[in-house]
Amino acid sequence: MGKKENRRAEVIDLLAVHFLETGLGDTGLRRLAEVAGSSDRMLLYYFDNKDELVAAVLAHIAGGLTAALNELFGTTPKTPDTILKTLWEAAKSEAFKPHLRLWLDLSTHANRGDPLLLAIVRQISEGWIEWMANLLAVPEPEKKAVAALILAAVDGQLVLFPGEIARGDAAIQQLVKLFKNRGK
Amino acid sequence: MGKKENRRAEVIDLLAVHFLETGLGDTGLRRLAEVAGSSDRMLLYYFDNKDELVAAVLAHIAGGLTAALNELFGTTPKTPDTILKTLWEAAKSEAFKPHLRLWLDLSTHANRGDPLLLAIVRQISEGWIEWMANLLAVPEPEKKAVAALILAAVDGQLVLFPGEIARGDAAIQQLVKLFKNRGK
DNA sequence: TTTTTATTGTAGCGATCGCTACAAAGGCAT
DNA sequence: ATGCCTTTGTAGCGATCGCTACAATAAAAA
Repeated sequence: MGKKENRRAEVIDLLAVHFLETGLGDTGLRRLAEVAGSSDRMLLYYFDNKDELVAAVLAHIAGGLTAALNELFGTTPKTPDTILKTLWEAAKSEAFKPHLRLWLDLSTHANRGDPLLLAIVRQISEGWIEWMANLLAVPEPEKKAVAALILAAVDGQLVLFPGEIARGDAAIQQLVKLFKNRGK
Repeated sequence: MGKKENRRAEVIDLLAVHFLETGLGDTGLRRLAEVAGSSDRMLLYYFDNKDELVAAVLAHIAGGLTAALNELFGTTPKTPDTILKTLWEAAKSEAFKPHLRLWLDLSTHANRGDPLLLAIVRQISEGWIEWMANLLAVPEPEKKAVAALILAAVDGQLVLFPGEIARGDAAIQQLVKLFKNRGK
């Protein structure tokens, strides 16, 4: 009875690690089965098809990331420059870098038209903006715009400096300064 | 003699359009041959292998984009907020959107470890920063950092709002305001 | 025990991938 | 005409893709 569900959850855990390490490019069923210590046949027994498998693993990863970010940021409001600095340090850390890279993968596939990933990405994206907006100590009408700016600035470093995200330090530092000047 | 080279150039032109429209995901030799009005066999006659083909097409696209941007921006220095506004309008236009999307594709593959694309992307990226830095009317030591911030902010919108880049309007507007406050 | 149901292995389908072997066809100079 | 070099078509290799048919086993229910 429950055996199937248990194993399914284990598989999701193992594949989450693999997805974070290698992105969405290496997702052949036989390869994933190897990683999960299973067989392609069994993966299609636990999941209806490959799309459902991918969606489940991504949902699991997104959940973990949300939890980690909540722990990192707490719930008390913060100024844009401190939020940006904290987020940037996280983005450069070994713990979060894989998440960022995977996020870039997802967004790219979504931009290319994959309807499944498009829906997933939009939902996650909106969730992050909302979450950060609630954390920002700025006037209400600007909250979401500032949140989007911060997230985009960090994501953009990954696009601009692939494989060496730390090179974005100077750009982020500029934005921090701009935020500090902001109160006029 | 020259027949091979002529046809090769034609093929590059045709494939550039296709790459811009569909990204790097649809690059089967047989499919590309169809698009170019040729055959897979002939593509491998014009090019040594698929990698060389892709590199040639990408170089062609990059060249065209550089020319277009130079025409759009001219050579007289501009303030960060006007450059950002101009670049953002361009990014949203139908003419440039495909270039942005393709750029995201490239960067994603580079981040995933593809060594060929990593070299290409880093070179192009560095070129853009340099180009924009020379265009920016800001003190020398900050030029490259501001350039990287602007480029990253625009790229980031694509990551954050796949398929509906215009939703980044508010975030870009925030950055424009920050730039305007900048002189203190 | 029998009978059903849940779990897993083996084999393979049809499609696509980059690439190659082989040879036919065309233009060229001699 | 002959031979040569460039250009192109046909066919296919071996690998991988998502997925399925079929059957064997194990566990649970009767």
